[in-house]
Amino acid sequence: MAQAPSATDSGSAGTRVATVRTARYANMQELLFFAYRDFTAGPDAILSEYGFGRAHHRVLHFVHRWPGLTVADLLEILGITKQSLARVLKQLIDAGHIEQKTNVRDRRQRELYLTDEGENLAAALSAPQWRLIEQALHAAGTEHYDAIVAFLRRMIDEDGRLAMGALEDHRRRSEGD
Amino acid sequence: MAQAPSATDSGSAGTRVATVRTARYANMQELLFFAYRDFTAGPDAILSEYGFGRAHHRVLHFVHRWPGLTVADLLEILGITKQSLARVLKQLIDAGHIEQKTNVRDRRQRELYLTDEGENLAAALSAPQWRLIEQALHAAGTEHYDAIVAFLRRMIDEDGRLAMGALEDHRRRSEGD
DNA sequence: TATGATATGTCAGCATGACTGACTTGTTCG
DNA sequence: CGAACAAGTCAGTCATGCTGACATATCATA
Repeated sequence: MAQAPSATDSGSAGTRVATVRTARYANMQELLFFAYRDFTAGPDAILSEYGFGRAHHRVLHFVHRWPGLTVADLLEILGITKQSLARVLKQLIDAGHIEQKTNVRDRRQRELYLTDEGENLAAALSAPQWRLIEQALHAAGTEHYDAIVAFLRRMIDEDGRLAMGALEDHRRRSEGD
Repeated sequence: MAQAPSATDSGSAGTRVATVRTARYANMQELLFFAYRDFTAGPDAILSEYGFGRAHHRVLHFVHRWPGLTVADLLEILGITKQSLARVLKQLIDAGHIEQKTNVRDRRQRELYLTDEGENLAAALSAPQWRLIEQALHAAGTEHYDAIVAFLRRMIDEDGRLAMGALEDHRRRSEGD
């Protein structure tokens, strides 16, 4: 396997090293573009049967993963505006996939939960993505799982990593990991 | 490092294994969502200064990587309709970032090239993405480059992998690899 | 050479999912 | 009591995808 150049390489082979690095980075750009496009293609096809879009998938996904989260939490995770979220959230509630419960300690807050129907839809949407991930992990070699996770995590900015950390903590508490 | 379960695992530890797999896949779903979002955030900020969007970036990227490609090639790579492409392509041509040359062997075809200005913009857009990739590869360990590429490649469907293969062949020929 | 196929360009209209800005309602807390 | 906060809503804009229809120039071939 080829050795990747480090950022501090220099000397007579400097130009050649820069060329290799450039080719790798440009290749990665394309891989990420195509991979993300095909990763979302499976769920998108299911969603269109319900008249939903990718935004609905994201809401279903995060409410599934973080039961009881508030609208404000969701806005922060998704990085969209309240008005953008309101539309898709209302459609999901009207369709019976999500229900809201008033927080008993602070009655201003609405906790979001998936209904049974919502859980079923969320599972159906995840299925094609999990198949892809399973295939891809197998192709990469499952022993590289941690490296792949480290790669993707470092692509996420500081705020996003913090949000994911909070999500993991919440899941551990609520699922008794 | 933990071993990933295979799809054929069974027996008394089956439930535990399925739980580990489920957690990994759900984690990957989120990582891909956040990583792609932040990966596109850098270029998006630059593009908005020009009144361009992500679609313009994709066109600039592929014309840079595949100089002389035709409109039909671009449609196939991007997987969008002629009408959708026409809008952004026209804006890029009008703004002087892309120029068209009639193919001398088949005067129906228009070959697409970046102008110097287009090359500069394409390079500026790639810079933040390359920084992220460099950081991420370093965090993952550069020795895992091939595994990460294998992972991403296998996420892409058959057609997409063929398109990328054609792109690589073309680049090798035109850059004398 | 006439005809059909191909590559490109264009018009008109539609849907989704982002955005900004302004405002209301209900609730909490100092 | 009043400010701050969580959520909901109205009105309008923009980017980027889509369908369908049609025009033009060029090529290939019967």
